[in-house]
Amino acid sequence: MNDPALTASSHRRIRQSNEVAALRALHQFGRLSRAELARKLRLNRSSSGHIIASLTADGLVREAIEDPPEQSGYARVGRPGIMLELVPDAIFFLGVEIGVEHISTVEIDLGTNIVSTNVEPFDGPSISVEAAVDRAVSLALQSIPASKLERCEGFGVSTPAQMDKHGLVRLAPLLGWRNVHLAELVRDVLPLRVPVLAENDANAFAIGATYGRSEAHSGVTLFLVMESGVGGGIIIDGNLFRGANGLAGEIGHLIISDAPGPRRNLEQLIGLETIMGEYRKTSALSHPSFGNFLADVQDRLPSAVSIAEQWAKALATGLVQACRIIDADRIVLGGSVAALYPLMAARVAAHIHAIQESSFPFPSITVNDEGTVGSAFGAACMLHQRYLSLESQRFADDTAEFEEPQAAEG
Amino acid sequence: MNDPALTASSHRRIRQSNEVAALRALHQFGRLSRAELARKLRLNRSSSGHIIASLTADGLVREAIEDPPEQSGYARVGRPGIMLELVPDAIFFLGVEIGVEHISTVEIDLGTNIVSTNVEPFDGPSISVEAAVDRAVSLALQSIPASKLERCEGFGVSTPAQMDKHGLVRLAPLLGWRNVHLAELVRDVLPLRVPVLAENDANAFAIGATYGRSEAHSGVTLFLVMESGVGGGIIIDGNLFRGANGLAGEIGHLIISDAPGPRRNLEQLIGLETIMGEYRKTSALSHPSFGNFLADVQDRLPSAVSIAEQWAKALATGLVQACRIIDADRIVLGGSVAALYPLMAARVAAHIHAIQESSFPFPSITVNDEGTVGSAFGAACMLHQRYLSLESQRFADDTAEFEEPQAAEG
DNA sequence: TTAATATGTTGCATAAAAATACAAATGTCC
DNA sequence: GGACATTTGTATTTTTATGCAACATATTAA
Repeated sequence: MNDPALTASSHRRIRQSNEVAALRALHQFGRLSRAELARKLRLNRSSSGHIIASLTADGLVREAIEDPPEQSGYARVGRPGIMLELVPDAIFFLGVEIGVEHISTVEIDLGTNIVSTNVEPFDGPSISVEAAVDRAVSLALQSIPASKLERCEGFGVSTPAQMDKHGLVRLAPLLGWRNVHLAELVRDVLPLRVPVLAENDANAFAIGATYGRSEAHSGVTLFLVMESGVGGGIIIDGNLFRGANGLAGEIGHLIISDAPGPRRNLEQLIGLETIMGEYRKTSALSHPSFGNFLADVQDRLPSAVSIAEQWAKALATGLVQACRIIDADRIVLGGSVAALYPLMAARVAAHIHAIQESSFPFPSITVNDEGTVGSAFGAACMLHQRYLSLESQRFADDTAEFEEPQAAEG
Repeated sequence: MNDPALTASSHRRIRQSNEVAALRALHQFGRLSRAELARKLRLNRSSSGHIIASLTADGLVREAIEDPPEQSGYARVGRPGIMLELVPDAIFFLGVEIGVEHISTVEIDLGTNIVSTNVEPFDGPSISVEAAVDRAVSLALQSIPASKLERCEGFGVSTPAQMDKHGLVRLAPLLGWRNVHLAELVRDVLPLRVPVLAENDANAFAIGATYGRSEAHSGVTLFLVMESGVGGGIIIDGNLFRGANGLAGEIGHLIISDAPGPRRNLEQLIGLETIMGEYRKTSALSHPSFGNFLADVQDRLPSAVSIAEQWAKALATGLVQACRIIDADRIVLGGSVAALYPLMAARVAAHIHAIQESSFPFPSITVNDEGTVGSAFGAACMLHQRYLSLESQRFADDTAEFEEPQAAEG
């Protein structure tokens, strides 16, 4: 309700904000001494010491035992600093992806390392929301011993749905859901009182692929997930840009009417289904796989190359259109179809140059080669990001429950 | 260089941040009492009093003399607060637009009221950058008495150019500029030491049209300027979203290839030149104006209506494409061609519904009816916005010049 | 061994907000 | 009209986090 940019900073908030800044710096840069931290945060060495003492007392930071033996050659004069690091297993976060054909879960630690993953086949459309949530939560918790559970600090859910920022699903056509409060359902089922966030799967994937990467920390990254469907997400200065309805970056629904015939959207031109549909018409195999298609493209089989060429042209058109609007720094391609890009990079570039005016800059394109748990990982990262912010549960005022009604009253 | 999100808050910074928050609240909500301000900023009444005392001493805030006599019926119990307001003429900001055919200048006060404007014909392409800057600066200063000059706190320039956030123009095809540091040139000519910002004209227009409007304070607004050319800008949560190269929102270069024939971009389909080119073919008048065209559309003259219908369809297509990517809350149309929209609103809506899937929400469309100085006004607003932020010159540390080398040293 | 340099820690000063208390100004209720 | 509740603004004290200065410590350079 209240504009966060307007809210003032009290004494407690200063310390909170500085603790958060310290945790973020340790996450982003790895090991730092107290003095290095003080310089990065532009505060006094002694203040840095106080903040570290407080974080150490909370068990989130420790002095690194393993002293890396003076790696590079040039020796620095003066007393060497004591390196500090996050305590990775101080706390952990869980992320689940409720997909159409599978449920994946990921556990990450305070260093955003993947601790464990689970994947289970699943028939989304035939199962109710409540049952899906049950399955997802129990799969995520199955390998966590009860004693560890209290160290969980957040639970994220990703799913192919259009939802608001509170986790209220407006519509999930692939799963047959409509107007269900997904985050609320998860909170009810979860035997923990931790923050729960829900996000669209492509958006979550985009967060996971960029989170903690210093190059994505500033600038605009457009992320594309190409599977049967084509989703997308936009990361601005390291934060997800959702748009008004969480649909920002949903580039799959761009209309590309270059080809003759009926109006088609980008998803229908570059999605896995279209490629495989075309490929099946020409392949000699009875049950050709996408791997077979890639091999044929690599072998320059004309029929496969022709399909790939169409794909490259449609992709180029879509990316140019998107960049005319958001002017991205970087484009990252993900999903299984992204494996086709390295084979066609030159053709995509040629089409881009043919389409757009030469005076316009164009971002670099890279391929994300994360495993199949990218979206669940991203959902977990969202809670890591929240923990390393002023909204962290660590700062939940114990008097907050009494203050809340006062605020409503005023 | 250093991530602002990582920098810590010292004592001076807290007070600065709270003063800024207070100024912004007074700008956004108008008159407030100390107690109301304390609630909005979530700080103690006494702290609010201290901050106001400090701002009053600086001459930026005063107690409102005119007590509006209990406007609405319901009387509130308790001692009434003393209303506070910004002192409008405490300081002022200047904005200039260097256009292709004219130069406009605007003076705004601390309340973002327009104090005065100047417009002068100008032949952009035939004049050098340096001469253009000279003309713009002297036009802006001509009506400011010397005694008032020291109260100027910022100077903004807008121009049809692709430029980075520091005001370095990469390319301005309409003016024939390339790789000139516009902001630097203005700083050199200006007989004042005030912050100078330069921005693309469409971006500046977008800021001016949304700045201070509470509805644009959160959410995503897509702004379109339709003149001979078609430019655009995107405002996210009240801040301009520039993209990687300041080209975000430049929707005029979207490719709309729905129509048969050569590939055309949106600018070529909905710009003033196209409309008038078509209209001249059918009009009985020897020198028809855009006003004649509007009148003919209103009178349902078939030839004019047909042109307008093509325009509506192209506009709808462009807006749908843009919203598939940025998922806007609001669309605002500006520029002289925007006057056509109210006559065609129903047709545009019909085309939008025909093009996009029904499950997608679509933002509201409104027309901006600011005068011709919108872009210069926006440029001035940029400096108002900067003044009401932590980058304000008010907080320029007098020791900063000595601290800077230390920072570089460390 | 001495000097130079950088780190971590300690005690004290300072700034700014919170908490508290109280006078002032208004409406309500009798 | 008067007692009372309610809200505002301000003066005083308390709390808290940072800045500053001093010092012991650990290392390299000479």
